[in-house]
Amino acid sequence: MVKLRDIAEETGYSISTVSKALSGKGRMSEETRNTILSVAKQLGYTPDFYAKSMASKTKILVIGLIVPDITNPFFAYLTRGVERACGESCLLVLMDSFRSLHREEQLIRTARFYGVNGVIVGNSRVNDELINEISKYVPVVIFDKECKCENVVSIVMDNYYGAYLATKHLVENGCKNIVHFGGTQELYVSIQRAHGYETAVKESGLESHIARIGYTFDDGYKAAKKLLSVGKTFDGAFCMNDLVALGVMKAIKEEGLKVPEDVAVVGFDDDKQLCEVTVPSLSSVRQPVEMMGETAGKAIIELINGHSNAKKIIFSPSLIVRDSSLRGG
Amino acid sequence: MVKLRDIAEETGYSISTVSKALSGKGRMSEETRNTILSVAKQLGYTPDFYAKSMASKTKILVIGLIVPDITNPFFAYLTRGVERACGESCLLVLMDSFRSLHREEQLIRTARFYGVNGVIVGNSRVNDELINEISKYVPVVIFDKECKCENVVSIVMDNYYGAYLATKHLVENGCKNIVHFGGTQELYVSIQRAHGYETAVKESGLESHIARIGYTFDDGYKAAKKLLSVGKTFDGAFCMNDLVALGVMKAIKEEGLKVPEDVAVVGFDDDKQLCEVTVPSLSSVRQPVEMMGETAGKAIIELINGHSNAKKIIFSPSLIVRDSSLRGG
DNA sequence: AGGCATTTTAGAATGGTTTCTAACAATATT
DNA sequence: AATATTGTTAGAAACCATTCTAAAATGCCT
Repeated sequence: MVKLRDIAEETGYSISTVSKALSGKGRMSEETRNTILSVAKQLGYTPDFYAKSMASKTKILVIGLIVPDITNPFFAYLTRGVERACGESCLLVLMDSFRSLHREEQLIRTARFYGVNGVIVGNSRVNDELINEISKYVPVVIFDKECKCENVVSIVMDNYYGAYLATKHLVENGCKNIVHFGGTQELYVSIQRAHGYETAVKESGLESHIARIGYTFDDGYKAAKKLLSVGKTFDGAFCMNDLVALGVMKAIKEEGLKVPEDVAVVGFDDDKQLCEVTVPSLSSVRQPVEMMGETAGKAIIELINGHSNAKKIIFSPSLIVRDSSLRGG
Repeated sequence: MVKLRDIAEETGYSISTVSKALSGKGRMSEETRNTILSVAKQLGYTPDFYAKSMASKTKILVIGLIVPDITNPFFAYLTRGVERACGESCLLVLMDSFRSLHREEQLIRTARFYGVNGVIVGNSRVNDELINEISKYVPVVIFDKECKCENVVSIVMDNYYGAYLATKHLVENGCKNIVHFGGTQELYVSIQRAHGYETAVKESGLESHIARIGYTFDDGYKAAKKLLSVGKTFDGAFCMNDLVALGVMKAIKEEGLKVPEDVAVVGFDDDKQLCEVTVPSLSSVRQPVEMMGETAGKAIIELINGHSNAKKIIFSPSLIVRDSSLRGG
């Protein structure tokens, strides 16, 4: 490994002069600088990152981002948002827990030993104590979870409002019998979305019908199939997420009904790849995921730099209307 | 920031003793160790990663992964594969170029200044000179591109074979008139796939018809629509990727034809989210993306450690048959 | 008690850079 | 010609942990 001293010996200048020539900070004769630069290039000098970080007061920020599954579009967009906030000024270390809670906890626990200056946790399953524990050492930004510790910023989405929006939209499009294909009750977001749905339905004088199912294409397909096979018809479906919605749509088509004419369908998450590509295209509630990621990035940088105040940042979703819920007239 | 000296002053022991107590390496009385450990905990000591890395000879490996767009499932799976290879032994720094060639070049150029020990480039657009240049300083693994430099490992997919497989499959399912909805000619993979298609078609005594379009849902939709509107019918479609295939399928349906009865369709990439969720589900050529990522990770680690021989690693695709290409009898 | 072996602790060098201060040389001012 | 001014370069301290070597302290033996 070529170091400053090697260049100093080769050129005959001192180490400090070489350092300044390469960093371009101090002033010196053009000749000296050019000599040093060319020798440095010739020798293939690469600065030692660790030595550099240690010597300079402004160490490069390293941000750890822990996600349960980078192949899930939600987390991919989140990551991209964080990347955007990082820009040139900090390094993003990605840690994927492969959906293993154990590995996730391990990552959180060990992140700080890897020189990470702050941690963004893109998931809400880890328990509060762990967050409490590590936030003593390293600032933390966490999603969809409220945390009262110092040094922790929560970023949450208003799931209640998103569900409310979607359901109201179905009502406005003439639906009288709206079913909510929802998630299991353990997950906080499921509860919130179901709650938003219920509020909207009751407000409109309609009856609420919640099918607690799950989060996959198959879950949606089977649940809708079951309902339709026992003659339980409906003319609107508000679904937990886009995959469930697509499953429901498949079942509807198989029963000879049409979307949106017979049943209007709305999903959640607005996975563009998915929503814009199906026939008919799928209406969905959009979370500003990338923006949330960017906000998380900015928040952690502020926390690290010691001047942050926000403890909780709430984002509002918006409804993206496509063909699956639009009936003319 | 609490450092070893603070603990040394607090306990009255020397810095070296404190260091050894915390690392658990040298031998010392239980009492001393316990005292030091408890004071360290009380003070909230966190070792300085940079100082640690510099002092100890075994610096932690840092691998840079440059992708053009993490929200693209291909790169998300690639990333996951690399993560898997990293395990506990190295840190993965993710760099997203946001599809900007300029930014990508910049990232490649500056990666080594961030203390990255090796770089994986998940994209083939950058020019050879740049790769050449940086491979002088840092080992490189690159995808879908052959590079003759020392210090560079290429990982390539046999696109020719994938296209051949898909086309043969269509022939076996009774297609007599197969169109290839392909990509532009600048991209190496497009050329390869078109080539594989042509070989299979000619081998089967059929005529070749290549539509050079692009890579999006819309591209596929418009191209198929155009063909069908001028009465150019076909009974098989091998598409550049899954999105194009879905666009083609939409056009076919709109013209009152059925998939797969009237036209059998095969895509490329096997984006599971997409393929399994459409009606009918889409047959597609699968690239072992995650495996390729894992291989890339292992290769870069070997390169960094100085014992690598492989210069080019070739992966074979496989065909995943679903409903869109299966006709009974 | 003196000498030896063994355990425990301290001191100093090391890693590669940055940055402050001081020294030096060259030019300009009086 | 002596001093002031400016521009260049060298030297040394600092960053913080590791690790090697040497010294001090302890215990044991004769």
